[in-house]
Amino acid sequence: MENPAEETPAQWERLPSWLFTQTASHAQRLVGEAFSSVQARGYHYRLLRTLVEFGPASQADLGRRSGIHLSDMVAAINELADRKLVERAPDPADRRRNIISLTAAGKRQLRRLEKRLAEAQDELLAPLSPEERQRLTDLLSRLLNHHNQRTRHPVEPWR
Amino acid sequence: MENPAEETPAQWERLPSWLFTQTASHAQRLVGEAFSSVQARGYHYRLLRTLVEFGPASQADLGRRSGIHLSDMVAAINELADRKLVERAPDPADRRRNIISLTAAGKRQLRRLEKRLAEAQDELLAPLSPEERQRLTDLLSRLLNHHNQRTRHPVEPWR
DNA sequence: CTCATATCAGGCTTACTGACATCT
DNA sequence: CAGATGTCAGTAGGCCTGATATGA
Repeated sequence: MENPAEETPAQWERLPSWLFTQTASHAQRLVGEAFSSVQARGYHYRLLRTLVEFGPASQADLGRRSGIHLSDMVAAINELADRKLVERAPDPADRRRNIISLTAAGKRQLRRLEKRLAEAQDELLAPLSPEERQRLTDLLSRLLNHHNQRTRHPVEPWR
Repeated sequence: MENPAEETPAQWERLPSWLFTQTASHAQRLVGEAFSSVQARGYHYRLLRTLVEFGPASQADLGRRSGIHLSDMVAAINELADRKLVERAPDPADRRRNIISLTAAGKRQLRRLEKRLAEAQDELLAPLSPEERQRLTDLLSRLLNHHNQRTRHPVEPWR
């Protein structure tokens, strides 16, 4: 056969879980391209955004606020610090800590990232009307809240 | 501060792309758990399913039909063959090829997988009514078709 | 002592890139 | 020769596990 890939849509392509992971992979592709067009990735955006919202913080606090695992902070902060987008300074009050703060260049980079990000959202939802976009994000938010609740507090019983 | 992670929902949590990737990660978690409860993963399901739908085939054809990259086929087929869920036999008509076929144990495994998979779909969509599930999958399907078309034939020009 | 912080080395999955020998 | 096939090694992003040294 010439091209087996196009014979029949496989059965699993109708599964909700498949629709979720596939649309998510398009989302990741679009956002990833947006970020890498300015030499960044998701962690960088989240860190810069968190710094602008909450101000300077230790790596540990920054990680918790941005949902990034502590063991991944070192590399991500290194990447940002190498390009002078953030500054790493020892905390005089607690010598274990590094205080991370945003530079002017970091703020500019964040503005670029948010511009690209907004464009990517639009491209992602292109085929949907404003009402449809709203309905879709509502449904997804509800689903997300539901599952986040049961995974964040798995079986926290009586206390 | 006690727990910086719960201070404020970060701004990016409202982005559609975030909703997509996060709900997808719950989907992957649920489906992944369903599969690993019978020592399988996504590739195994897709391969078994493709074999049952189309019958025995070479690794290359099988890969195209199941959307699995050729270079990932070797490992996946090895894993299935080690557990006697598929058989790998040389093709007498073309000595480059291996013909992969399903065993009885493979069929049983597929039935188990599809049962678990159906349960996972239900858990994934648990908070939604049947009508809402329908609307959600419709919207996702439209989005997916849209983006699949522009990535499958990126800029295929005149010919 | 226990806990928090920062670091480092490694794992996982899905998907991809490139190299290669073999055969058609 | 070009092209297909199977194999192997390696990359990526996000998330995770564990071990460690240091300091509160």
